[in-house]
Amino acid sequence: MNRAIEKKWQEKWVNSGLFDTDPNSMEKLFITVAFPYPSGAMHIGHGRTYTVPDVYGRFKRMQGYNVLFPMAWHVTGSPVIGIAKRIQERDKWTLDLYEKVHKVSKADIDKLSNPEYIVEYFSGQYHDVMVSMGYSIDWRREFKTTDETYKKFIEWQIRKLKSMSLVNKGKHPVKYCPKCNNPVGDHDLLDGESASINELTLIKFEIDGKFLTPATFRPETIYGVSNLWLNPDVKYNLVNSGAESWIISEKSYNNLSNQIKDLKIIEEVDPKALIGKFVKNPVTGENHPVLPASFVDPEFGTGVVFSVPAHAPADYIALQDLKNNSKLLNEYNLNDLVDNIKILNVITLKNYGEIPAKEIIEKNNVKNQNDPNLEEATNQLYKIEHSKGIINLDIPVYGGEKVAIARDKIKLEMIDESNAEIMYDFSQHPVICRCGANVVVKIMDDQWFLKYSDEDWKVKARECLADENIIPSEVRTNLSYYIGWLEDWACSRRSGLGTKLPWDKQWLIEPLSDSTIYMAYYTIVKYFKDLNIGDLNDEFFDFVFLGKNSESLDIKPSLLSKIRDEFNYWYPLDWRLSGKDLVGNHLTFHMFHHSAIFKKNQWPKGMVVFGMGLLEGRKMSSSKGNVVLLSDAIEEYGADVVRLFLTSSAEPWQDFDWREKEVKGIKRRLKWFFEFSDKIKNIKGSSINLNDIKEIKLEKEIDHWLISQLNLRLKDATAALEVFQTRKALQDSLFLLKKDIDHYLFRVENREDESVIYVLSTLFKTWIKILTPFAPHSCEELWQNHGGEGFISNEKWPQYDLKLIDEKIAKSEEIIENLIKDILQIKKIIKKDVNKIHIYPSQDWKWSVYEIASEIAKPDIGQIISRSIKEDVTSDKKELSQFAKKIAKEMTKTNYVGKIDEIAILTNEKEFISKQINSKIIIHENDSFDPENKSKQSIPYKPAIYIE
RNA sequence: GCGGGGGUGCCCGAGCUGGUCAAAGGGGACAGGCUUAGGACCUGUUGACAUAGGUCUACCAGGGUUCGAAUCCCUGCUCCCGCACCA
Repeated sequence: MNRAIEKKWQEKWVNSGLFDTDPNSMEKLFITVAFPYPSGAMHIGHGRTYTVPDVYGRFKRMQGYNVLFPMAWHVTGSPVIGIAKRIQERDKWTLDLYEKVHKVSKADIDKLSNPEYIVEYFSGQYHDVMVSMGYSIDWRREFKTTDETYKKFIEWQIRKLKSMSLVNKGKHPVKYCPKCNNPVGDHDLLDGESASINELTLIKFEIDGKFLTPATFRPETIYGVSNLWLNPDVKYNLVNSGAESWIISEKSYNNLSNQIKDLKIIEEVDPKALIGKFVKNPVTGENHPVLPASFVDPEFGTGVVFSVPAHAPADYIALQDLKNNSKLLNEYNLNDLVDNIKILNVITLKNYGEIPAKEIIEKNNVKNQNDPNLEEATNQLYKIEHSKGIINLDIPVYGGEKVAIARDKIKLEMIDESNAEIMYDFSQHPVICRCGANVVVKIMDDQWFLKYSDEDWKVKARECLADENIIPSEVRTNLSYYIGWLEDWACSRRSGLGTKLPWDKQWLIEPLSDSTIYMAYYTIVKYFKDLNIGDLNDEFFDFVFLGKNSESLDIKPSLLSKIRDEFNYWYPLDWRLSGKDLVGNHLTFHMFHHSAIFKKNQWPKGMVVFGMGLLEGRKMSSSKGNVVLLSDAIEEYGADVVRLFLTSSAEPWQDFDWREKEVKGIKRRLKWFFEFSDKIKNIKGSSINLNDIKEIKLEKEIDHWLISQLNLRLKDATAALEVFQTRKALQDSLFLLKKDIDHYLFRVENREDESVIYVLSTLFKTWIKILTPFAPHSCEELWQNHGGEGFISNEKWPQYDLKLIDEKIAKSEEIIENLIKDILQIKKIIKKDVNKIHIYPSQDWKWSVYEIASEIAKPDIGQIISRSIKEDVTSDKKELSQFAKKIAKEMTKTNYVGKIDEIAILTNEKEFISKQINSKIIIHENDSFDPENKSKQSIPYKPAIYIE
């Protein structure tokens, strides 16, 4: 097989429009794969994703389905904007990546500074590579998500959802880069990728008409406050929030000002001047002193902390540190204040006393407030108090309640009375944008959201999931989890490529939100070239997809109904294939949107989720340069080899590992298959013609055996393919079947009779059809070279014949193989000269006992003996009992398929056996010659052996 | 933390609705055949022991259920993946 032959067939397929699919009277099958975002070259990891549906589609086409397999390009979004910018800035790393990994020519690389060109360039390349992989795609339906017609479709979708109140304006905290002026995702970060956004309660403690505003995870501890902490070594500012004045750290302003409207800096405040003064607790009304502590982080929260020494290890130890620091105490004149501090218990915890913080500090051996163990101690206590703690009975109103419940109530009460506000901060610092700036938490308040939090919508999405086939099945739990977990999803963006929000044009529709129901668009896109863009209004889509009124549409009614009929023909989508990284978003959104927009009978019917690709055992990654481009792989090995490797080395949902040695193994295997017909030719003396196979009545067991194996392999492969088990299908139909053929050829060596030719030709004719979905180019070529008419891609998938799958024949073959093995083994052990070998097949009565044993189906020796006696299988009871013991053990190791005429098969294969063991053999029908009394040892399927 | 999935022979991996499992298949290694040689191809070996087809030890560790466990149950250890405004 060479590339020229593959190209020849690819051209023939395209020119004949073989895979262009329109509605017809056959049963339809509609499969899609997540369309690619073409921001780089296609590598073998991508290759697997598209090869699996192609194999499945080709298989189903051969089974007589009308299969639609379309492809499009998801080009909306922002990554290419960043890439283009970096190219423009001549960023060395990016240029290298695109020249060396994505192999963009020097001539083209500069043009990549235009984001539109990037997607244009790579989608063109994707298209070409997909063609050269031989994918059976209906290219008439190819589109980009920036096409004007697609935008019309997206506008319709988003308006539809808005009309159902599933799109709302809302508030949401996001990671935000003030320098880029944009929300940022984790992949946009240089540092702090794993930081999450946490909610804090900012509580106002009055001081001289102003407020100190510590922020806390644990608002319930407001009842246990002993003092406030300020860090005397950091800068603080007085800021105005509405009518109030707050004192917060200078560094926290950056974050907080993105959350609280019109937060204005008034002046700097000296923390040292506040130390020793008193603040008023807004809930208890008590006064607490302000004290100095070095552990207070100016970047976290507001840079102000309230101290709950009973429950916060840091507070407790800071208090101890202060007590031991006479210099500090004297500097601020705090001796009396500190002596008067009372430690108050708020939370009761089983197995802990009044001051759990103290206990946990001792347990973790924390020495001072700068000890690294402090964090661990804090985490331990926070967790246990949240899950197991009860509010102290002395606390008014909330006493006796669980902490987890009281916390929210106390927070809400304080907010209600304007004593507190919500703020957000990261779980860790720093969080740094790719541009180098510090990222903050910003509350976006003019954002548009898809209301995935809506309970009714979740119910529908779950219903959609319940009716779907999910492969592999464990993903169902995942999907269900995500449906529950999804909150409102911000569906508008400031930058990137995409469709504008029709009612608020300053926003673009977020690129995951525009790729949820696009499968519907495939079904009708080919008509758009005949329509005006103005025709594609909401009424048009309402009619085509939902069957609503079409009176005012200015489109020929016959065309209009043809479009609607086509949609109705293809929908619902039968299978959606996608990488497992998309489970939590694309695939879940897909169910949400379908269930909201379409009628129930048009909801998707199945999903297949893929694993990832490894390269020589390491994770594949373009950015790390650890990839093999699909185009290079095709050049080096040929498309069929690549297809076979990608589908045979792992099941679709497992990770596959591209190992060059193993790819070469596949190449050898394909070559063997491709040259198989030459072997037949050599035996026959002339080429096979598939239309002219001379049928022969088979007489030899081994001929039946191969036909039986063929049918068995075909049966197993067909069943496997039905559920996307490409690996198992190939294991059966390529690897194991090849082994069967090897074995057969070995057994029939030197036989050149017509049965061999018939058996091999019949097998060949079926075999090339089974492998057509996997290696279509090779199979087309073989088909054509051996008299096949038209495309083999159009041939019917072969039918297996259950009657030809014969367990007894398989068993007979096994008997012969095992006998040879056993004799060789014995010869090896006894190490003496061998004259003749005597073989004693099992006596009839032993078969009867085995039959009885297999009916009992348990190694129950007593029962086997008693039933054998009852049925009078033999008169020699002593031998019977010995044999029963043996058979009881043996039967757990073999599969009983019924009585086999061992004498006949051994006699037939006498010559072969004799040749294999290199000794003369004698088959005895009785024990008239049995000097060592070996014949007693025979067991059904295991004749006795005596070596002379 | 929450959710999901794993740990099998030199390596990758199948098996895991309990007995046909010393455990498929591939890769690697070794031996033999073929070949001018190499490659390719074919056959065999690749846990240990064994002068009769056997025995022992094995599927992360420990315990249990069973006539019987890689497969079922419990406990522990350990590895991988996802957790959002991003394709």
